Amino acid sequence: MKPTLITNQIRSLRFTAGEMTQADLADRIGVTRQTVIAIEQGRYSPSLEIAFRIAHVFGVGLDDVFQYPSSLPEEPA
Amino acid sequence: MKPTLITNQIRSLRFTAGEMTQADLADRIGVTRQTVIAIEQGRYSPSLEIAFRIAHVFGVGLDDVFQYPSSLPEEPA
DNA sequence: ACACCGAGTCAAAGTTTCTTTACATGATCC
DNA sequence: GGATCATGTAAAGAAACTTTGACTCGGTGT
Repeated sequence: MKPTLITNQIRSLRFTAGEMTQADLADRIGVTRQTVIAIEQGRYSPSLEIAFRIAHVFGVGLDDVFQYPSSLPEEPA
Repeated sequence: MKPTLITNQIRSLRFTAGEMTQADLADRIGVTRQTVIAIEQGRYSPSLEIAFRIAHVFGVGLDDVFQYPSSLPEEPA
């Protein structure tokens, strides 16, 4: 798997959003617990669709959940 | 293939951003022309990583490029 | 001690996304 | 008419993402 460069605030958001467990979140966005764990730990970046569902659950924008390292070569050769 | 629910403004952005061709865009974000065509036509939603690169090329936020249908059941049973 | 819950790991199978190659169309230019 | 460019289609294969199931660990409660 490609190590992802994208970081996320899912863990923080889960706690600030009322002690939501990983299983809870997984359920709400319609994926498995494994997927939440992997994404939360940055093992890989989710599909855009799942990214949107996550942001939707927390009621924030995509950019509030995920961050792309600002200045990066378009495609590291 | 899963028909994607996410819409995007790539085509408009390409034109407002100075007559950029699909091949140009593909090159800048480091994917093939086919990928740009498929995403632009909504045949599938890109990975978060590619979504970020696209937004980055146009110098806008993710939400300016992609839109998720606002009120949708979290997971259509 | 035993059972439960939240979190994490691993591996295999399944689905979606991306690449590569090849060909088709309409527009434009020579 | 022939050449070129932008866009589009299709199919096979590779890579990435997601699921399933089994297992471990620390903390809490009975």
